[in-house]
Amino acid sequence: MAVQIPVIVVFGPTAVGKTDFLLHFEKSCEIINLDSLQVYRHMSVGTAKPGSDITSRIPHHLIDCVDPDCEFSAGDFVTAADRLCREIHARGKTPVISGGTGFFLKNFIYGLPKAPPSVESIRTELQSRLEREGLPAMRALLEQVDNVSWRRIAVGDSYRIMRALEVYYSSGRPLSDFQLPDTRRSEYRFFLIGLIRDRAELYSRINDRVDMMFRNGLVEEYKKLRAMGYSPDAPGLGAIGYKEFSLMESLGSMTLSDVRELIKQNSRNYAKRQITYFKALDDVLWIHPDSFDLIIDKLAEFV
RNA sequence: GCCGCUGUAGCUCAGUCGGUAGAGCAAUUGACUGAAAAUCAAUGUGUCAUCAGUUCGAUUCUGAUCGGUGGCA
Repeated sequence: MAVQIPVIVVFGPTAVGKTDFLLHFEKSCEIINLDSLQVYRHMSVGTAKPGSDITSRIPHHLIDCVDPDCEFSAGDFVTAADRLCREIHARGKTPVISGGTGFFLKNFIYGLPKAPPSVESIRTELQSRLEREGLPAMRALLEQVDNVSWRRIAVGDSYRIMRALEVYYSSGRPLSDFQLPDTRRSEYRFFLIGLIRDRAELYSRINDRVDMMFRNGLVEEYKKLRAMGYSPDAPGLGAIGYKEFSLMESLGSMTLSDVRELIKQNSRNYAKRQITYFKALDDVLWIHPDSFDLIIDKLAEFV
């Protein structure tokens, strides 16, 4: 068997302090971004991208690599991260995957499911059917073509109902036919570090950081994206920190201060979901971001 | 100062023709099959402003007090 590439993974909820923590890896590592929205160009303030002061000290990958109107899926991430891990390892350095998108991480650790990727044309067609006929009709359709998924997916979960239908219509097979990988991929050795803080402390950091984003020109960044021609439907503009401005545009009754509070709220809710997702991962070393010293020995042993 | 409206969950508010109350949001917990900063699911919470009166029984009716708010001065 070929040698396993050692991979360090640093994850945690938004605003927990990942970027500062990564400076500890300065000497012999390169960072692979695990954030589904930091991949987008022209979106820096709202996604809390590391600045050039950081990226000049440690090489960062998968940042600023696609335009805001392009999709970047879990599959795209795994493919790109695989290539980068090999390259970084060949350079004699250790890849450090870091970010907050748990779904991408799970797909990287266990491998992609065998189900086919999303097909744009089929999805848009199903989407327009959903708008015409409503969710209950789509669910009834799913009951016919994939009874197993129909029972598993919650009644109101439009996202998953649509995805299951999409798989059926693009492959001719029900989603539930495709097996889900349940063991870690053999080409890597993982060292999983989960960063965690007291909830109240995390929420207050989130609030402060949103205020900071406004001071750093979040409003201008959004306006610039719109002026460049990106619509609120673009995948990138669905991000927290941007979609709230789109809502203000369409509602008219919101003030900038409402937008700011909504971004804080959405970020807090998101952080909670991230924590829940990460807690379900096995074999994680959980530490406070200020406690790097506690893991120095274990890291040395790993690498 | 006078007249009116008002005080119910952390917030915004329903409601009880008198039998101690419920929505949304928040919060907490969870799910997650190539869109995931997405999409869902479950679960609490209350001196019904205070004091007195009527009543078998008052958060509900009456009075006073204390807040809030709008109008007239």
